Amino acid sequence: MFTHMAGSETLGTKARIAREALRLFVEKGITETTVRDITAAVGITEGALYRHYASKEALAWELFSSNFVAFAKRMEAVRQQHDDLRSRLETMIHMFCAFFDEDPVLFSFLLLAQHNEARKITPDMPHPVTIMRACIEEGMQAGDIPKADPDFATAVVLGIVFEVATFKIYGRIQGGLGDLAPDVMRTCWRALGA
Amino acid sequence: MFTHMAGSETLGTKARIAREALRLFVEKGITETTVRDITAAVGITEGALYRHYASKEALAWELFSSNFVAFAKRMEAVRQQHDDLRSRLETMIHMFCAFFDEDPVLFSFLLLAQHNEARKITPDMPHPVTIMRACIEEGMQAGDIPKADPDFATAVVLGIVFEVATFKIYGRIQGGLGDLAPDVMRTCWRALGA
Amino acid sequence: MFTHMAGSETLGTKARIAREALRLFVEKGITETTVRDITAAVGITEGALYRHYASKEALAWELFSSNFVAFAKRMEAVRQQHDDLRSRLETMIHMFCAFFDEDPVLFSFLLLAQHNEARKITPDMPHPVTIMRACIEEGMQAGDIPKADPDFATAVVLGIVFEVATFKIYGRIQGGLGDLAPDVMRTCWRALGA
Amino acid sequence: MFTHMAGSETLGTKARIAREALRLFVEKGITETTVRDITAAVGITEGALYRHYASKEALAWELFSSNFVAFAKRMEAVRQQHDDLRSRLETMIHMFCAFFDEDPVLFSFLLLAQHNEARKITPDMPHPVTIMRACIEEGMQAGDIPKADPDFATAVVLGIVFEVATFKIYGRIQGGLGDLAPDVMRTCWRALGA
DNA sequence: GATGAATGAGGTTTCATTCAT
DNA sequence: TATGAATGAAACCTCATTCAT
Repeated sequence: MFTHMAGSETLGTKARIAREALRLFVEKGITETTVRDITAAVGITEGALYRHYASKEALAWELFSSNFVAFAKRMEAVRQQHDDLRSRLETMIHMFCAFFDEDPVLFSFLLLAQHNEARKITPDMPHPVTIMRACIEEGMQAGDIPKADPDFATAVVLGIVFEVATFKIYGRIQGGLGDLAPDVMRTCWRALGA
Repeated sequence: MFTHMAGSETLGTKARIAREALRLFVEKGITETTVRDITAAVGITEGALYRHYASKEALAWELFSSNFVAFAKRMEAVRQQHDDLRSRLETMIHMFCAFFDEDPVLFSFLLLAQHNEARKITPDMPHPVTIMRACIEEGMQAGDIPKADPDFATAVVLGIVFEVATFKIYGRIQGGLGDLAPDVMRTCWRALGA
Repeated sequence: MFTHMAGSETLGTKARIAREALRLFVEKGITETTVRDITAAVGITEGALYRHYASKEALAWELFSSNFVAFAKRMEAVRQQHDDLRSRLETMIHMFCAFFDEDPVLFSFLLLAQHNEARKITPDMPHPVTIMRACIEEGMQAGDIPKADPDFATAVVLGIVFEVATFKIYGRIQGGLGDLAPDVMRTCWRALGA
Repeated sequence: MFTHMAGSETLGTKARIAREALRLFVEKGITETTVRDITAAVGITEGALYRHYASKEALAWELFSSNFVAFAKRMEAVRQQHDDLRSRLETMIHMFCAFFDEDPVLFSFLLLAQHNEARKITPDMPHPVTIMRACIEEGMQAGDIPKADPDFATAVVLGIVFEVATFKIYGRIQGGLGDLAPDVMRTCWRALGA
């Protein structure tokens, strides 16, 4: 079988649930979003959701974890493809910004949901914090930046990136984040004392 | 800071509700915390809470807004007492860190609740972001730091501070934040390009 | 007994539904067994069940009534073929025990479902209790056993048989029921005061 | 505080829930009885039930287990107070019959619910079957009745008693069970071969 | 101020059943 | 015959809130 259409109009029900749930979770929060909210937005009955997701919680977790892991994997791929901290950081930051511009709803969801879902994250899952920390520690070892507490430095870099994104979400910063990527990179680099 | 009460034994019921609610809101989230959770922790019945707060929502908002405003006012006081960005920033960062060390639960609550309660904040309420932005803009005007987008710079400074606090909350950073205040300041200063 | 099918491999879908439903009804109870449980066990989808049975209720009733009636008819046949209570009872008890050993799941189902399905049984359906009662009453008339309340005596005989089967189901009695048939008969006969 | 009234009109809410639930469980079965059925019968809202019982399942289990254990304890008390099987059995059978006549709904519930709730019974709970079996085994040892398989004999005695009760429930036997107690005893005693 | 029972709205979830393919 | 997605009713349960005592 093949579907006759290719456009975004014809996403499968599961994908439409995912898209609307993501949007509503960001708008109202996970707990404040009801199953009825989601299914009404999709245009199905409440029961239909359960053919695709075992529960609302499972839906939120699948949405979070799959994208969270995918995000971490893209970071890890960058780490594999580059040797020095500067090019790693530069590529990652551009990636963050491009990701945000491409799918701001998804980025916001990951940013906001991380605290709710944090305790469900298992140590075997690739984690952006761990990957960034590894890059920074290796950068310190290699002399790319001055030696310091790698955890502190990781917080600094991620704090800059995430808060800029947050400001963008709240409309305090205009324009695409992609345009700001060089500024973010420069700022991080300075903050790291290089 | 000081309270009017001498020992924790003599906190009034209202204060005990506030303290337990704060703790539970941080641990589980506001929506996930039930009135029963709170009153059980305090050791009273559910109905008794309504002698002191009009609703759960009112409780959360009172907890958030009063502390949020107090926090902003302390920032504003620092701004009044100092003329240049460097000393303003240094004092504020030390204040943040001391505040965190003094009452990590309250600090965490403000950090996490800001997104939930954000849309209830009215423009006439003093706001940390606004105050920090004013300091930075004035610092740029005065030549304390290079001219740049003040919103971006505000995001950078707050991002560094908040993410370091977040790392501390998650146990990724050890020790008191007070000890890190000079590092945070130095990092922010470098990030601002001064 | 014989079925028209050769091996269990070649059971039709309807028969496979019946078999799995029977097993699940005994394991979990009728209400607690879902259509999905049954169809998953058979390896078909939920909709497919409705090609063979009008509803879950109809399935349970068909399973119960057909076997219940068949069981009663076999009892009635025994009654026709024998004249005195002793040989009637002896044959019936052996039949019960053989039936249990042959298909314990079906026997259990009839035992357990009798209470649920009881109110659907119409007076025109042959009923084990009625048949046993007739045998006993005739036995009393004929002087095979002392005269007494035939309903009471029927309860006694059936109680002995059914509870021994129940003990077997719960694993309190080991071995095949067939081996116990003479004991059951002897006990019933004594209980009837003969 | 004390209540002003003593009659059955003024049972507490929890007791009224228990009474109506018991009745409905017997009439319709546990699964078929809804929380709404119960609370409507009591005259409260559905939510109110949950102040008294954690769940419908917990209600059914509390109803079953407490009465089941109480019943077993009364049997055990009889065993303690009598030495020989005949007087033990006689007293127990009278107790069963009196219990039935006093509270037929409760007796029926225990009889019917035993299969549903069976798997929740833990080995440390006193159990009528175990107690009866002990009496019978001791009676065999003491020579009160001929030696035989004690499990089989237990099934026989309990089968007679329970099926007579079942016949009474279904209206196949008229009058009070108390009047039948001597008949039941005589029949059991004969069945045991004494 | 506090209690404890109750409400009532609304939430999540289940499940027998239907139907276009 | 079978599938698989969907429906829709109804189930269980939660919880902020109220109120007589």
